[in-house]
Amino acid sequence: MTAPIALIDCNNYYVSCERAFDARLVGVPVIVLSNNDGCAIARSAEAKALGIKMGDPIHHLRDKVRVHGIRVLSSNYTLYGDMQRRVVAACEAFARDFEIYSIDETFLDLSGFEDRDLVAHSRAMREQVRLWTTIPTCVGIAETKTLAKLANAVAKKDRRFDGVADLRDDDARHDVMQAFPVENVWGVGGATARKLNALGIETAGALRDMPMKQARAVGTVVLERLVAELRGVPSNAVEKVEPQRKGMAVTRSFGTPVTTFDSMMGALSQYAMRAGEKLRQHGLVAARLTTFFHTNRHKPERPQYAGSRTIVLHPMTNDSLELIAAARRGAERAWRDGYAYTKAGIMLDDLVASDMRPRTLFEGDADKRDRLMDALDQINGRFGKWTAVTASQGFRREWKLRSEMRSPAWTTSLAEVPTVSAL
DNA sequence: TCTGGGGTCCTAGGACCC
DNA sequence: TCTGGGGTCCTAGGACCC
Repeated sequence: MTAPIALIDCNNYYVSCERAFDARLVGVPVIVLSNNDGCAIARSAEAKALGIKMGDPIHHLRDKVRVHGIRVLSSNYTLYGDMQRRVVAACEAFARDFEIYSIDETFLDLSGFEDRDLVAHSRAMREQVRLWTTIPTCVGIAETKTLAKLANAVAKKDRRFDGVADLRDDDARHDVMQAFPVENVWGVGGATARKLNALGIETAGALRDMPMKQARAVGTVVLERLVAELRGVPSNAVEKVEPQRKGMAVTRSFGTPVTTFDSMMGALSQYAMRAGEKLRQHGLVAARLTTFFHTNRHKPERPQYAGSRTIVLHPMTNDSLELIAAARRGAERAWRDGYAYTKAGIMLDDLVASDMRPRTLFEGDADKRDRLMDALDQINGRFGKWTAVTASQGFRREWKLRSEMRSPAWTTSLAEVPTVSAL
């Protein structure tokens, strides 16, 4: 008997976080926009009922927003990240181990809890989360992560389950899988779904019953493992320790298109600065930095250009000033005049823990630089992001992104904590 | 006419996820 | 006018080696 796995998933997470601090958002349609206020990335149940889809561009929704009085918010990742810690803390006593899978989903290893009524156990956990954060959740229980995902999806959609679905039993999951569209299975995207449909495979049940060899031919080892998971054979473990990350990126769309090299370097310097901060937070150094920028791909009638260059960082580094210098070298090589750039970014690859990095003969004043970076992080951490900047970041920042409807930092900034008055 | 048979490493790109 | 920002894993194919 394999250990039970649960997936707890927050409902309409970003909207639920916003509602935790603004009761006026409860019971009305609400959407939260992507960075740069571009498209809808979270919708309340009321907004979903109005036909608003994930990723709908806001400028296509103006009429609906007006007619139905939809509340529109910019995203507030500081708030959502902080609320996530609280959600996970509320679950802590209910599982032996965890894998935080995304900002609103956590896999739980329930081994050691098998002798309990796991549905009641999960209900108690949901209640705890709701009590500490007000956030509504659903829970799926099964023998593998893929089945727990599926269980979670039906717990959310099918009212009979009332928010908690336990599909460990073969009989319990048979009917559910026969009715579950194959394109909604975790790991089956558009391309794979089309291939499977062409073979007459349209449900999770049919995918489970597909021959392994055929699965491999259609979707490589990835699909083969997925089929095993649907059969209740784990091939994707709950990762209890956070795996070493392999790359990281800081990329943004611009509020206004960028046409000059100096302005582009302003943005790239800012991203490289942030990338350095992220590396240092995680105790990592990078071996390669890629700079890229491109024009608006949604406007094929305009002149298009996409440039990118990769610079090898030798020695490996997490020094923001060196990252900026590398970003500049890459940008100089990739730059073309005469285009309106709408997005740019920095990607770092081949990350290694900084105490494991190979030493070289030419490191010079590495310690001094480390202390400078420490000081920079502390100043900006304490007094705000834009306190200490490099000259290349510039001061005009016409490229900075739009975020016109962002809620306050309710939980992470003393200046913005909510005030409550009692009469 | 006809041009070996392995390896490894690296990169680009596809597919998928939230 | 206006379309997010992160990540992961896998494969194919080229460069290079013996």
